This record gives sequence, C-alpha cells and structure tokens, in this order.
Amino acid sequence: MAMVSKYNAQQVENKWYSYWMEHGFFHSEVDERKPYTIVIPPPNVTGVLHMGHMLNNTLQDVLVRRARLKGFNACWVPGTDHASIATEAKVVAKLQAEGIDKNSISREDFMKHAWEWTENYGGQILEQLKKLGASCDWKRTKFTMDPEMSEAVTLSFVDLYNKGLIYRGHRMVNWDPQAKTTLSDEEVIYEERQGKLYYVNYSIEGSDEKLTIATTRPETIFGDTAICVHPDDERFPHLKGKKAIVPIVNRTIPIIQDEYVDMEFGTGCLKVTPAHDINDKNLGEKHNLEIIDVFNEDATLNDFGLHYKGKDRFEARKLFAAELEEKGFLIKTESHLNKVGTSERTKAAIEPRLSDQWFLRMKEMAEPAIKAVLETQEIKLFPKKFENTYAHWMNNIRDWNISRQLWWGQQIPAYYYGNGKEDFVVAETPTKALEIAREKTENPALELSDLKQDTDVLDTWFSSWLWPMSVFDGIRNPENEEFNYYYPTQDLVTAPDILFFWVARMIMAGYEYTGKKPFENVYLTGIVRDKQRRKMSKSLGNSPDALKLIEEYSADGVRVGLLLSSAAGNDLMFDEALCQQGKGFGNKIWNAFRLIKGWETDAEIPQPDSSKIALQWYAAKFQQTLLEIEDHFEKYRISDALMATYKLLWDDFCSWLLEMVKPNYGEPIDAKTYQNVVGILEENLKILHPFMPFLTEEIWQEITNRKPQEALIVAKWPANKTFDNKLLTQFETAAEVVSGIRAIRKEKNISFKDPLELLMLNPENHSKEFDSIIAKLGNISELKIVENKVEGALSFRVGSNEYFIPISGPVDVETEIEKLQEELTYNEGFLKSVEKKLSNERFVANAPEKVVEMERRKKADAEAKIETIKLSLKALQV
RNA sequence: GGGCAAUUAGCUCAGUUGGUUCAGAGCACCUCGUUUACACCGAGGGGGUCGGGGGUUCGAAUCCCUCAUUGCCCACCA
Repeated sequence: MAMVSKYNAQQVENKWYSYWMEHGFFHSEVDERKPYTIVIPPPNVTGVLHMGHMLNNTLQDVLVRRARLKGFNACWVPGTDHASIATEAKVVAKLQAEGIDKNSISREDFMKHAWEWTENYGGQILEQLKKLGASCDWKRTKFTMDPEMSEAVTLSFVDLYNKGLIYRGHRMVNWDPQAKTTLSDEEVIYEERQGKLYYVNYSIEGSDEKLTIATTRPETIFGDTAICVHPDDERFPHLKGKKAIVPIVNRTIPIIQDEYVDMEFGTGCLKVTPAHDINDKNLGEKHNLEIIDVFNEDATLNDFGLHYKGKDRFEARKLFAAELEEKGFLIKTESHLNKVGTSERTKAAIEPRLSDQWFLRMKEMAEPAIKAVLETQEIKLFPKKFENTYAHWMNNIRDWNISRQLWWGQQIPAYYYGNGKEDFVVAETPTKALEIAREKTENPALELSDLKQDTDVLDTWFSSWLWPMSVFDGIRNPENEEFNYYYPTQDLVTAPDILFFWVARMIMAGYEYTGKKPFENVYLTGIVRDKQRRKMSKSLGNSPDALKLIEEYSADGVRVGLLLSSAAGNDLMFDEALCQQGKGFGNKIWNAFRLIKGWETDAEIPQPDSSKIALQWYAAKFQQTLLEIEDHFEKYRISDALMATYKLLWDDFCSWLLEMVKPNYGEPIDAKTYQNVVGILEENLKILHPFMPFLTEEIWQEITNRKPQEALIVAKWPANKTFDNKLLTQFETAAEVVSGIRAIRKEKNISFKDPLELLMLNPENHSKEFDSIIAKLGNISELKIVENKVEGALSFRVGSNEYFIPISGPVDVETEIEKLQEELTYNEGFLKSVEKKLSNERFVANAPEKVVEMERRKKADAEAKIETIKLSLKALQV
C-alpha cells in the first residue's frame, strides 16, 4: 500500500510556484489561441500587501487560471504605480527622519532619494503576491515610471494639448497645505465636523449702524472684499451703495447685493472672501471685487493677517475670534455642523485656493464612455448597481486638475520661454520644444537654456489611466502586434472606491486613443472589513498580516477563506475562521487523495454493480454541477462557483462516491473502478485548481507522474456533456432510503456492523439500479419486495414508498404509533391547505392550468400517503 | 440637501420573469459516534410570522405605497 505523507503546505506551495515559473506557465506570447487578458490594478510601488490586495488578486488569479485551463492564451500583466503623492510623502518623511528637509535639497537630489527608495522598498508587494499564488506574467512587469511608460504619458499629454483638451487655467482648486500641492476633486474627502458659526459685527461707513455677518471662518476676515445681502431682503434696503468697515483690519469694503445670498441663513449678511471660497470667488467675478489671498502655501497667514502673520489658520481662528470678542465685535457663537474637505492622502484640511493649474476637458471624452457602459453595454459592470454611480458621475463630470506641485512623478512637458504666463510650448522633448518656440517667437537665436520646463508633475492617475494600453506599448506604437492581440483586455478586477479615479478614466482614455473599450467586464470587489464592519486600516490595527495568514492557513486556505465570504460587490466581513474552513477543505481533499492512493488494485476482480452505478451517477452529478459553476462564473459570482465546487467535492465526491466504491477494509479494489475514480479525481482537481492551485497541483502530480507540459496548471478544463437527469433523481431516492436506514440504526442503537434486512412495499418509484448502493451503504443483507405491511418491524417512508426493517427484539409500539401520528397530522394539514386552494373558484379559474394540475397531483399524493399511514397505524394498534 | 442600494435562521448571504423543486446554503449550535482517508471527521437534529404597516392579486420574500433602520455615492450654501 502506498503511503502518503502529511501535507506540508509551505513546502508544497514553494515547490510548485517555482516549478510553474521555471516552465514559463505564467508567460504568454502572441499565438493563434484566443487571448484572455487582465491588467493588474497596479499597487503603489511602496505598498505592502493588505487584505484588499489579497481579495482582489485572488479573484484575478482565479479568473486567469480558469481561462488558462479553458484553453485561452491567458495573460495577467503585473506592475506597480509610482503613486506620486503617496510615495513622495513617504520619502519626505524618511528624509525628515534623517534630518533632511525637502526644501533644503534640489529637485534632482530629491529624485535620487526617491528612486533609491523605490528600488529598495518598491516591488516588495509583487513578491508578496507570489506567495498568494498569483500567476502573473512576471516577464511583463511594468512600473508607471518606466522610461517607455513615461514616454507614453508625455505623448498623451502633448496629444491632448494639441487637440485643445488640455489647457492651463487660473482657477480655484483644492489645495493640500501639508503636501503643498493641488488635488483633484476626487482626492478630497468630505468629513462632517462640529464647528462654530461666529456672528461678527461690521460697522457701516458714515453711520453708527452695525451689520452682523455669520461666518465659520473668521480668520478669512482678513481677505474680505465685500459684504453681500439679498436684493429683496427687507431688512437692508438702505445699505445699497454703502460701505462696511472690516473689524480690526479697518479696511473699507463695498456692500453688494446678490440673489445668491440665502436670507434664511445666519443674519442674511454674507462676507465675501473671493480668495478662499469658490462661491465668493464667483461673486467676486460678477461684482468685480478685489481678491486678497491671506494664506501662505502651508496655510499660515501672510502679511494680510497682520499680527497673526505666520500663525496656522486654525490657531489664528481661535486667537482672532478671541480678539474680536474682546474688542466687542463678536456677538455670539453657535455650534454648527459643517463639511470639511480633507486630503485623501495627508488628511489635512483642504483650502480652496486660486492658482494656475493644468486641466483636462472631460465633457467630450466622457461621451463615448457613457455610451459604452450605459447604452451599448459594450462594457459591463459587476455588480450592475454601480452603473448608477457611474452614470451620475459621468453625466456631471468636471474638468480634471492634472497638475501637482510635487517632484515625484511625470514632469509636465511644457516649456516656458518668456515671462508671460502664456509664453510656453508643449512638446515631447526639450529639443522639440525649442524648435516650436523658435518658430513661435520668430527668434531663431532662442537657446535651450532659455526654456524652463514646468515644475509641476502630473496626477498619478494621468499615468494609470493609460495602463491597459501602455503596458502593451499601445500609446507609443499603436500598431504593434502585441497590443492588437491583447487589447482590449477581458476582465478588470478592482475596488469600487477607484471607480472614478481609475476605471472611468481608463474607459475614456481607451476610447480616446483606440476607439475601443479597454476591457469587457469590470468586477468591482467589496471592501474588506473586520467582524465589526469596520474598514480594515493600519491605524485601527484590525488588519491581519497577510503573510502570516498564509503561513498559518496556507495560500490555498486563505484564498478559499476570502472567496467564501465575498458575494459579488458586497463588502466582506473578514473572519479568520473562514481561512480555517479553507484549510479544512484542503485537508479533506488531501485525505480523499490519501484514501485513493492507498488502495491496492486487483485486475482479477470484476467491477461491482454498486461501483458501476455510483460512477455513472457521479458523472451526471459532475456535469450538472459543472453547468452551475459555468453559470456562476459567467455572472462573476465567484463565491457561488466556489461553494458549488466545495459541495460537489465534499458531499458528492467524498461523502457519497468514495463511500460507495470503497472496498472493504484490507481488500483490494477492482482495477476498473480504481481507474475511473482516479479519472474523476483528476476532473475534480481541474475545477478546483483556480481556487486552490497548490494543493491541486500537488495531488495531480502525486497521483501520476507527469511531464512538465502535463502540469495541472495547463490541463484542459472538463468539457460539458449531456447527462442523465433520471440518474440524479433515482440517486436522491436511494440516498433518502440510506438515510432512513441510518436513522433507524441510530434510534435503535444498531451498529453498522450488524447487517439488516430491508423490505419494500409499493415500490412504484423505486429503481432497482441503486439497490446495490442501498445495500452497501446501509449494510443491508437482503432487499426484498413485499405485498403487505410487515408487522413487528420498524418503518419509514420515502415519497410514496414504504420500507420495513424487521428487528429481532421487541418493537416499541408506542413510539412507532407516535411517529406515525405525527406524520399523519402533518399530511392532513397539508392536504387541507391544498383542498382549500382547489375549492377556491377564483384560483381554479385564474391560475394557469399547469399550476392547478400540480395542486391536484399534490392532493392525490397526500391522500394516498394518508391512506397508507392510516393502514400502518391500524396494523400497529391491533 | 439630492440620489442609489440594502433589511430573509445566532452569523455571512442565495432566492433570476409573483405559483412545482420556496422559505434555502455555508458556518455556528445541539445530540450521538474512538467504523479500517480525514475529529480539519461521520451520522442525525433544532432554528426564520422573509424590518414594521398598508395595498394589488385566486396567490407576495418577490409588485406598489408608506414608515423605520443601515450603508454607499454625489453636492460650493456662508
């Protein structure tokens, strides 16, 4: 007997990952097969694997492995994102820890540090993905700042500029005073914060009258350039044309009228600070107001802040409010709930700030992207509910601020040659820029040294929105073979929080550059939460260490654990117990393999009938489940696909089939059954492989010696075949009979070792085919059909058939009667409800004939059943 | 403030066009079991007026209205 050792997950997983790598099974080259392509959502280059990545990449790996098995040329392109602001923040922090201030070093030096950091810590996350089993085509690994990737970004910037889609504008943007850069609207997270509403008095010039305004930001009073009231406000008609005096500052500002003001809010008087509020800015433009910016770039007050110069805005707010109060300007404060915009990255409160920035016009680009998802369904979102969110955002899309005042990133290819704001050219290279600049200025003497490149870098997403194209060099070289083969990609798996940041923009870029969709399907995963539904985060410390989890439960176990709980699009409450379940499942499969491997075969033994029918049944069951699995996959219900596989293997394969074909202890198995079971095991391994790649490959290789090209990872997914439904229903009946026997054994404490006799009455729907199964699993010595009820025997019913088991000892008549009585009551109640339905004329008249017919059948069945129960009762009561 | 989802067993969720197979699954729980792959096991079992209320219908978890709770997205009201 072949002995199989204990399963050592770590060793097995390392072994097969190396094996797959060595034999290039993850690598894809253009060939005549149909491609199946996924591009990874590139994690931040300095990122560390967390639960979200684990889920996301497990899903992708499942899809890729399945596609590979189904004969597609599967290509999963991995890579990392330079993550401009996030990485820069980390590098700045690291430098700070070393006592180096970012501002004290040159851009070039900073970049050196950043690249060093990237090389040292970058890509760690990709190594961690390997532990999970990710079958990425590592030879294609890309980084968004690789030279050719950067070139694609530059090209696209130049192209969009030349098309008039990119422009430079003086606008109010979101300013992160900590990172000292602008942010796109999407990078601003609004948080509710308890603040105060300050009521402040302003004097009216040439009058003793005071005017009270309400503001949440007294520190911006320094930048006030008007007071605004509603023209229809009956309280203030006399203020028209008057001027107000800003408290403390003593500056005179006009009182203007505008319908924008809400008369109900506060006092109906609004102070206008065009430099620090988008609405005020609009008012300012309309009424031609002065703009006074009172902040420095780090949101401390500047010269306009008088004696608060240099103080942070929040500190200044407190101090200034105190001064106002002291001097009698502050009437009162009220608590007020307001929404504060914060930076997604630094968490700093955002300042609206006027500055020169680069913008991308989005309206036109959005059109094909809207159509593709919402009208033609060329691109499908899973789950569908995200279409609403997508539609809303796309239909209200605004221009995208793409410039960032950072160093780490793609520098904007705009070159300034003069002193004016408009004296610039946009070009791929400085040389080209010079050419154009000379032409433009008609000054052939212009030199490269006269050009200065824009110091800003591009928003990270301006690189990653090209990702599905640029990884195949589709921007620089759109006619290349690979690009034409792999693009459009098939599936994109990502988290819903970057639907706008990334997914929507990739769709726009895709149509802009290729006229084609970048991918067919978008699977939006849920967010991984803890058991209390809290988002997993570093600060809460509620996120388990991904690698430790793998160590403890094996990669296969963790994959199964994650998938078990993740219905499509729903957040998932992560619980380690699920990984334990995954590990347990692996153990179950391993032991099934051990059992099979341990069998000794004998070619002389004929195949027993029980094995024959069992194998036929399983073939049907397998096919039925395979259809289910395919259906689940088609709908991206990966969790359901796994559960269907889980139940097939655990219940049908292990609990039923193996028990049915298992030889008696110590006896050999007939060679034919053995061969069949091994064949079945192999088919099972194939469908399990996408979920548990390591365990399945190990068993696959252990059960038979294979050549490399015969590895499971590149095996052939089982074909769909027609199957006999009758076998399935017949088996179900037989299984119920077996359960009935087991129940009686248990109730009467009859050991399985003692054979029993089974008698059948009225076996109308009893198919003999499975008698051998019943005999084997119930340890039935003799199976007979009888004409009459058997007295002094225990009975049970399956459907309309009645079964008897004669026992040697006395039968407990009382309990038997009680059991039958219960059954009788239930059936009579059931009959009553059916009769009630049928006696309802409107039901009979309105319901479809099929339904009425069914009810009639139910009635007849129930009546027959009641009859037999009554007979049995009578027999017992005699 | 606007919009969109969700609410089904102790937990996490299925339930596709209202009607066989509609009240389900997995886990958890309870009882029993040292049977010769596996106690990471096996055999049994309990558990839900489908969030509340109203309506449409012969018939509602499923359609409509309403209320409640929760979550998400969007939005410049000081």
